[in-house]
Amino acid sequence: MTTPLLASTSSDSDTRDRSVLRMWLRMLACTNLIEGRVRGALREQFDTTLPRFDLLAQLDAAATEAPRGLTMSELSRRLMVTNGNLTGLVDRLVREGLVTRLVSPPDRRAQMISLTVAGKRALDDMTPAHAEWISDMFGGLSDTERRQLHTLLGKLKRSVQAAAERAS
Amino acid sequence: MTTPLLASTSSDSDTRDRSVLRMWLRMLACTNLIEGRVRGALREQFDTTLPRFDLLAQLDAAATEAPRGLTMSELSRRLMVTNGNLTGLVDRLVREGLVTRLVSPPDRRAQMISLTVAGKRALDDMTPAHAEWISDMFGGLSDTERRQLHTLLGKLKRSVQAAAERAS
DNA sequence: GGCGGATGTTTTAGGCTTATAATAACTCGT
DNA sequence: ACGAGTTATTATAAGCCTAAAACATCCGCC
Repeated sequence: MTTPLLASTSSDSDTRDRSVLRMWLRMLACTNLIEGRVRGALREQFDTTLPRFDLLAQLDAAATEAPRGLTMSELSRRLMVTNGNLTGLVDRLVREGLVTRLVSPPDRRAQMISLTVAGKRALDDMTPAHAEWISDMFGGLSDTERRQLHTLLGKLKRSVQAAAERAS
Repeated sequence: MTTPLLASTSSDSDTRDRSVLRMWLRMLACTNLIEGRVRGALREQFDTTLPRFDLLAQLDAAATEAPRGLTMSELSRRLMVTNGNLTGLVDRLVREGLVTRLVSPPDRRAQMISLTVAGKRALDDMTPAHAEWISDMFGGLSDTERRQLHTLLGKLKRSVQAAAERAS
C-alpha cells in the first residue's frame, strides 16, 4: 500500500497486473477461437453440439469401469456442469436415441445413463474427426513447444486451485 | 497413410493426436476454471455477469477514439458475439441504466451505445477487483513463466488462424 | 425520383447454463 | 417402524448464445 507521489504514478504491481491481464485475454481468445471452431465443425459436419459430444465421450470413456452407465450426478461431476443442466441435455439425447435412461434397481432415485448402439456409432464417427481438428489447429507448435505449453498449463492449474483455497 | 501390420498398432500421428488432445483438454479446463471464478466473483460481489462487464469494459476502452459510443455492429465485432445476442444484452444494460442507446444522426439505422455516468462508475468499481482476481490466480507463475506462456499462446493463435485459412 | 443491392438491427426458435426451490427416495438412529 | 437428515433428480426463472429470417435504412445508378 504505497502512496504515489504523483497521481499518474503506477506501482510495479499495476504493471504486473496489466501484463497478467493481457495474457489472460490472449488465453481466453485462443480457447474461444478453438472451441468455436470445434462447435462449428460439429454442427456443420455432424449436426450436433459440443455438450452432446462431450456427454457421449464421457459415457464411452467410463464404459470399461462402468458398463451399466453413469448416474446423472456422476455425469454432472465429470462434465463439470450442474445437475439441472444435465436433465435437459440427456432429455434431448434420449429423444435422439443416442443414450438410454434406466432406473437403477438398488436406488430408485438414481438412473443409469448409457450409450445406445446408435450413440456409440455416432461417437465413433465423430471422434477421429474431432481429434484431427484439434491436431490441425495445434499443428503450428513443435513437439517441444507443446510440451512446454502443457507443463505451463499444469502449473497454472495448480496456481488457480491454490488461489481458490486462499479465497475460501 | 501407412498400413499397420497389426490391427492394434498405433501410428505416430495417433500418439501425437492423443497428446495434443490431452493438452487441449488441460487448456480448456484451465480457462473454464478461471472464467468460472470470475463469473462467480462478479455475481457475488457486484451482482452482475461477465458479458455485461465485458461490454462495459469495451465501451470504456473505445471511449478515447469513439467518445460518442459504438454501434451495435462494432460492439458485436469487438466482443466476438452475434448481433442478435447483443440486442438482449444492451436491452438489459439500458434497463439497469448503465448504457444509453442514441440513434446515430447520420445513419438512422444505426445507434450509438455509450456508457452512462452510472455505467462508468460501476465499471470503475469492478475493474480493480477484476484485475486482482486474475493476478491472484496467475500468482503461482513466475515472470519468466508468464512470458513463456504469453509467447506460446501467441504462436498457438497464429497456428489456429492458419488452420482456419487452410480449411476455408 | 426511384429501384436494387448492401448494411444495421431486431426477431424467432432453439439450445446451453446457472442458482434456487421442490420432489422423491434412501439411510440411520432410536 | 418411523422420523430427521441426506442425497438424486427435476422444475423454474432468468440470462447467454447462435443461425436464419425479417425489417429498416442507406447508397449508387439509371
